[in-house]
Amino acid sequence: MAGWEAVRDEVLRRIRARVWPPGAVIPGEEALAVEFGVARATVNRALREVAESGLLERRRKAGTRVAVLPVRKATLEIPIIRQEVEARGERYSQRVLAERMDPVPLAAALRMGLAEGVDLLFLETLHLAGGRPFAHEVRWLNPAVLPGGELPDFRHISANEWLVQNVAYTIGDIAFSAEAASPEEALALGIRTGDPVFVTERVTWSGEAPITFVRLLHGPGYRLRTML
Amino acid sequence: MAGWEAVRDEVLRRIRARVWPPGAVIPGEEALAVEFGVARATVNRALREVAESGLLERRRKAGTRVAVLPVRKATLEIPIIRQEVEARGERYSQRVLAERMDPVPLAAALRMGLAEGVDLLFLETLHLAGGRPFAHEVRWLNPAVLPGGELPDFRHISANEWLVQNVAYTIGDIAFSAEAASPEEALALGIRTGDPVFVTERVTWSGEAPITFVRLLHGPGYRLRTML
DNA sequence: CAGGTCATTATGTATAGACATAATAACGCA
DNA sequence: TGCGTTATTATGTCTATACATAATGACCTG
Repeated sequence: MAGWEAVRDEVLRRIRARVWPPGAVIPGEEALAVEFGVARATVNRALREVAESGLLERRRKAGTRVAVLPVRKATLEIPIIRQEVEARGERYSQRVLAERMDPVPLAAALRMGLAEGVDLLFLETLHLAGGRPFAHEVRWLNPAVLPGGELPDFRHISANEWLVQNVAYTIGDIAFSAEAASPEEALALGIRTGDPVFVTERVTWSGEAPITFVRLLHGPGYRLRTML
Repeated sequence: MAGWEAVRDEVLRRIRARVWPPGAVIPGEEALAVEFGVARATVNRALREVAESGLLERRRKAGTRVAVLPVRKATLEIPIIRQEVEARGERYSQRVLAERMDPVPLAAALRMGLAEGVDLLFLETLHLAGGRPFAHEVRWLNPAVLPGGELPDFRHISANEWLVQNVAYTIGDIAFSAEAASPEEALALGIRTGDPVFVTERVTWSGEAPITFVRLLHGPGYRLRTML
């Protein structure tokens, strides 16, 4: 046995085979290091990875135990829409439907932690894949946090892509839901009013300042996929 | 500066402040170790974490560069439904609507990589929060991979919870989508036919063998939340 | 100049040893 | 018995050093 990946695999095997049943305390790092013939740091690396996936719980002094009700963790990759479309082998394009400074409505203000009525840049965009509607985007953008105060021409670069390249935000939160399309949304996406749409809402922050709130709608047939 | 977290934070700051602009190659681990006054292993740990979040790209010999179009990664935590309900402060209960051996239909067979018509255990369950419908679950379970061939009474423990405790599966994939509720689904969830439902479909495997395919429906108002 | 070979280089990983930290368990005192 | 203090212990992290590995780029050859 050599390498932390081999140690990790053996640990996973023992958990799956119930050699170490749920709730049981497993041997300490030192003991495992001796058993596997590796250094403690190697065992540590392996156990840390498994713990991050949720299958082990580690606490100082208490030791490492197999999780009783492991909370499974999946990693979602959130690509830029252009990349998502091009990965399907379709041509990406976009149409800016609206672009203006506007007092932020209550719902968006709450999510961004701003006062209602503050003036933000409002952007409404339709993303197309091979000329057909792919997603409808509504976005409020906080101009206060923009570098240099310069804004690009959003008809040539999508807001998302520009932000990702120009404002390296680090935190945010996302929520997904299913809703019925409003008449305006249905019209933009070329579907019927009331059709189910997949909604992604995202708020991103740069440090303390909110950057943007996006509401992204995907029409019927859209699937968000990930691996466990 | 001491500790890999401090190094990581400083690296993030430099990326955000564009000291290291997108696409730029950053100094090597050795140089950073000298600059920060830590060992190379500490820098390595910090850079590895940042790279995992998608903001840096590392390649042997080529060095480490700031990602031009970082693919943002979010971690989804997938709890057991009972925990999800109880975390909202509501009482969890469930009703088993159907439980029988049944030839697997084509759609489910394809996802599980099985031949159509193989006999699987079919389970239909309604999950309730405070007595009100919370989610509707349809599941095919492969009896071949069950430990000892013993099955529990699914009226007392949910299939998900039992599986998590008794079959430590390690891989699978998940897809989310928005669909219109069928008449049967609407009836079970107490909503109207055609109302948008949030659909989670999950396939899990234990090594090579498929364990289960679940289709989980949440009615209007459900939000799946995560952090960036 | 094309194509294959090899040296170079930055990251990837392993190791032994050390100290830090948090949490438990043992202890002692009122 | 109950409670605060202390010792113990397993994990968490850091260091210095070494070797492995992959990928680049230079070199050599036909």
